[in-house]
Amino acid sequence: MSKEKIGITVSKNDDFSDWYTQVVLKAELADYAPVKGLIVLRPDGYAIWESIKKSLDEKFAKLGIRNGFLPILIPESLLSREKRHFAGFIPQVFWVTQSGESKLGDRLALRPTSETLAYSLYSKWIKSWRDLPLKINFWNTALRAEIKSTKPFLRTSEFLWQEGHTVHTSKEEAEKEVMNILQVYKSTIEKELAIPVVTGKKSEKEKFVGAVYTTTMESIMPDGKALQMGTSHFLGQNFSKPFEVKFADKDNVENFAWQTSWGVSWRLIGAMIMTHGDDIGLVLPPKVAPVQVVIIPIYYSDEEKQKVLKKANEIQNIFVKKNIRVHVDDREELTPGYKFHDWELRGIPLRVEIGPKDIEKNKVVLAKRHNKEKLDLSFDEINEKIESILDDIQKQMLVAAKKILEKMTRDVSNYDEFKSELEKGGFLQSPWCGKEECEAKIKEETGAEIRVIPFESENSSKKCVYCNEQSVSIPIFARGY
RNA sequence: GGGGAUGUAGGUUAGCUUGGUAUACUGCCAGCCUCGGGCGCUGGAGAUCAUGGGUUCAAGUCCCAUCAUCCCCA
Repeated sequence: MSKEKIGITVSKNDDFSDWYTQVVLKAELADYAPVKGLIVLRPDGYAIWESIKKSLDEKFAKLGIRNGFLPILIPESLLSREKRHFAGFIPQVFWVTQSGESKLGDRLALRPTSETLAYSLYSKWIKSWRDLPLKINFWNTALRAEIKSTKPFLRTSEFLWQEGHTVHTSKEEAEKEVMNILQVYKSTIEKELAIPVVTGKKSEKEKFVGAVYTTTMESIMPDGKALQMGTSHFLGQNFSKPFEVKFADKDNVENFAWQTSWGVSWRLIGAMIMTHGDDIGLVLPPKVAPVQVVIIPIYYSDEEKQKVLKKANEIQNIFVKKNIRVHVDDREELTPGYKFHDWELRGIPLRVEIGPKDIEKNKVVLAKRHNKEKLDLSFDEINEKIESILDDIQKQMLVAAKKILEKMTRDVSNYDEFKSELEKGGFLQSPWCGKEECEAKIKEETGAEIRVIPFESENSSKKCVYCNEQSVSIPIFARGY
């Protein structure tokens, strides 16, 4: 009866924020925890995270990076050793001040990030140039107080991420590592999550506190707001000096090492939901979908049930052999129609329907989630084509997202135009003189910040959109998450 | 930091003005049903009415405080 009440009740275009929350909750990716600011990952959400993790781990391994694990508590004395870094994080740090009934002497921070902890250890482990490069990645969570308004995956006080920390003998080698990692991220985000990104540098104002410079990947969400997808920092010797990360080189001269750090978080899941989802619910790219193909058997009599289930299992087995993640939905208590809606809400890329009529004709019905296409395929065809169909969906989703990114990116060189264009959302490519003053004024007056200075945009010879002086680059300005 | 609003079953909610022991839908459980786009029918379980205090013979309802959540403004 009340069909409208089940599923997502608002349109993505009408109320993006409510739409997003409903998709996260109703597709059962996550739920709110009892403490404000925290969320719980449910199995489908965690499975997506595991896909991202697997993809990155494979690529990290090729770069000679290994995984480790760090504890969650950091003494204040350590956290405060690099002053700018500490000052940058202090408003968001959670502190542990007590153990049981007794007060602690030195209060302990719940890690907002692990640079200080990692490097205090690195200084013990590194003695000679033979110990370098040292490349360790940590899969863990970070805690930063974020309680004004919780948005699952985007604004939470604790988030899942990985943080990599590498140490090198030379500046050049460290800078190369920064770029290598950025490429790894770009590849995983575009090929697995089907989200296009713009790579470049952060401005001085927006860079990671304590870094020499920060490279970043930015994407634009359908509501016109920018989202940072990951960062890779060149730390120079800013941390190696206070933390005494030193090595003896080949001439037995003691040097401070050159360092990098980099990370992506479960924000990527949020980006994926926003980029691909529609009014029906979640739409998952095949590569990260916990279930890639769901088979819905349709039957009336017991006799039909047996025939249909047998065929469904046959198809399932063939798919399993092809390493396709497949599920047969044989729940008795639900009608096929209900199941269609249910799996669409969850964003499963492909649905195979098999009923008595199909078996008679030696075929199945195949429905694609991302473009709602429905077609008949013979048993032979589906066995042959299933993998290429999944591949095509993956590619089509990236192409569609790229089109949106292009459409939402505009060149603007006049400040009045800048202000009016900004109201429509999206990326604004505007020349900038390089002065922090102009950047700050723009943010103050419009709310837009420099999201990324694309690598290819440096050496611009235009006029700054704000002060009209000679520009040095054409950054991408936007309002962001 | 300032202002406003709201807390009743897992979810959405009626009841509050005018006090008398709680209403529906959905979901859940059991059974039936020719289940191909949220089908229908029968029965059942499920509520410290946010928390604490006060007024009253009697409080979901009136009063006070606290907590939580949401929205708006700086």
